[in-house]
Amino acid sequence: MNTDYFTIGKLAKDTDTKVVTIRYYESIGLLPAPLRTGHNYRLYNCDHFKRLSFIRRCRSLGFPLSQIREIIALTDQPDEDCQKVDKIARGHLDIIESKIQDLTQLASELRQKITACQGGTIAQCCILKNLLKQNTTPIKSAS
Amino acid sequence: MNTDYFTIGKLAKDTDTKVVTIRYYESIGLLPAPLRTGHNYRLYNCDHFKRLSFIRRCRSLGFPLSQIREIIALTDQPDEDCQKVDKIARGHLDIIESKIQDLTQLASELRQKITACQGGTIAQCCILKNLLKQNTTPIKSAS
DNA sequence: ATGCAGTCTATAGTTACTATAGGGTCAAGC
DNA sequence: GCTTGACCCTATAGTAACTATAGACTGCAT
Ligand SMILES: [Zn+2]
Ligand SMILES: [Zn+2]
Ligand SMILES: [Zn+2]
Ligand SMILES: [Zn+2]
Repeated sequence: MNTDYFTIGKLAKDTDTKVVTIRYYESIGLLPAPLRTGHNYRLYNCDHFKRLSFIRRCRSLGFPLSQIREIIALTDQPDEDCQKVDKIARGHLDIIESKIQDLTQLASELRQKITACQGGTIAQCCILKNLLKQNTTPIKSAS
Repeated sequence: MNTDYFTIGKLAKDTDTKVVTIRYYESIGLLPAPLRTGHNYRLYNCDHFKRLSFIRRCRSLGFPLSQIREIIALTDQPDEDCQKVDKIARGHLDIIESKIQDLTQLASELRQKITACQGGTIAQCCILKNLLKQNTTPIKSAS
């Protein structure tokens, strides 16, 4: 219903996106190029706003641009089975979950090292000692 | 005690690092340039091995190279207070922990969207609908 | 008329690597 | 002596998703 046009600055504000990022999305073909004014200013409409909002919402959920691109392409086939969309989402969730596991592991290792250190000189620092202690000699290869 | 020299391939194997990565570390000044053979092959010694092992261990804990560089620089001042080291480690832990929080939040949002979808066409897909539903019109600015 | 915010293009920088091209070297087997 | 394959060398470009900078133009308010 809204047929108004607006500049890149307004679009940026309304979608909480930097101006340069919007131009970047256009340059990689993720956001369609808008009309231009007589003085070459970009003029966006509501569809651009919707598209960019969608992109940003996906990005805020951590989807990479490549997958966002795929999802957008899928919306051009509205009668297809939505399993493809769901699969992308589930795959992404798997990645997030395994990242959480990795980071949790890291955090506990690091926390352990940190709490071990009660201060002193750098030469005595338990964190450094701990980081340095293993594998101090290369394996002599049999060959 | 070990005064042997070895090639980049052996160093790579023993530290589980790719050859190109070792050269990269040298190029950015993180790993000292080793001696060369008459035919320009890099010849590493035990110190290189220790240094690279340390770098890789820090990397595997998620420390960025910039911080690893700082930590290494600090080891040149063994009589300083180790608080600087500890601070870097604690700052890094904070970042990891906040990443875990963010990702946990993301995962739960995404899980919610995914479980909402019971299949159907793409036009009906609950995940997409959910991703599209908010903010479908730009805010009319007062100005 | 002047100033400042907004817009334009093009290019380079960021992080931590990875990949490729195009070449030289070394050791083993025939 | 020659080939084959694994290893080494440099230099350059590509990756993800932007961010920063330079140099120039526009639009609007005072
Ligand atoms: Zn300490
Ligand atoms: Zn300590
Ligand atoms: Zn679905
Ligand atoms: Zn659905």
